Amino acid sequence: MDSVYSDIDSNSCDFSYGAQSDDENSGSCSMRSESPASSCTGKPGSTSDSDLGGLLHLGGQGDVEQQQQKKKRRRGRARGDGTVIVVRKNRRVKANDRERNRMHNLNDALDTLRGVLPAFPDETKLTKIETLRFAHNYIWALSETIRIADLQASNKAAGRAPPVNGDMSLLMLPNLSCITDEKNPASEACSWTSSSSSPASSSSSPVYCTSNPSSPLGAQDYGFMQSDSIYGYHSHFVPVVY
DNA sequence: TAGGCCATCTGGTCCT
DNA sequence: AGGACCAGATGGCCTA
Repeated sequence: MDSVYSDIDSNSCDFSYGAQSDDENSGSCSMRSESPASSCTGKPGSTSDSDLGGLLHLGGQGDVEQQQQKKKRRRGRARGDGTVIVVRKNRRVKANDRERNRMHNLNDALDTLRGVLPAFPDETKLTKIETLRFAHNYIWALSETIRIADLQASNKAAGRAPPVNGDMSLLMLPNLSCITDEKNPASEACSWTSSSSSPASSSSSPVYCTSNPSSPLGAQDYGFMQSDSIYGYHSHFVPVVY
């Protein structure tokens, strides 16, 4: 894209690259020093490495020379007008600010999502990816609960026998709570159990819900394992990592 | 100390 | 033209 803005951004990148005037370099550093995690203040000269690394990445292994020529051209355009540099710097600062706010909003949304997910006993904060995967499968588990409850209700209304062992048509009440797996108190080890006054079954062979093709599970994902009960009065959904 | 996670900066691209 | 979105790079912090 050849928009003016892109061109400006490219030049602002060059502020911290190689043989720049002191004004240009100080401009780049002042931008970065706004945050405590500033790479400029953290490691002198790291910005050059960053920019070069980015260009190497974008250009591929064989385009280093071409990228360097591109840099030279950009640097040549960047010289001359001090007011242009100030405008570029201001726009970059504004863009950084917007990006920071955007990421903060994203993190706020993730916190909200963590708030509606079942809490872990040890108050371990889920990472971003864990939160998303956990929410994904929590929704799936709740959907299964509703589906199964509806199925059982219809079976009961029709006077049919309860489903056989291993069938996914288990009654899993939506009133789920989180309990700790003593063997693994880490974040992966939270199991959800439905609270019910009905007696628990003594089934010992767990039924893995992931066998259901409708399960949204994928690689490196959280899943749910029904750890006991045939008819689910004490069905445990145990999050597991695959 | 290596690896994971995170925040931030940055340039490119798309959209309004 | 400028904002939103995205992905790569980087450095800091924490933990096993």
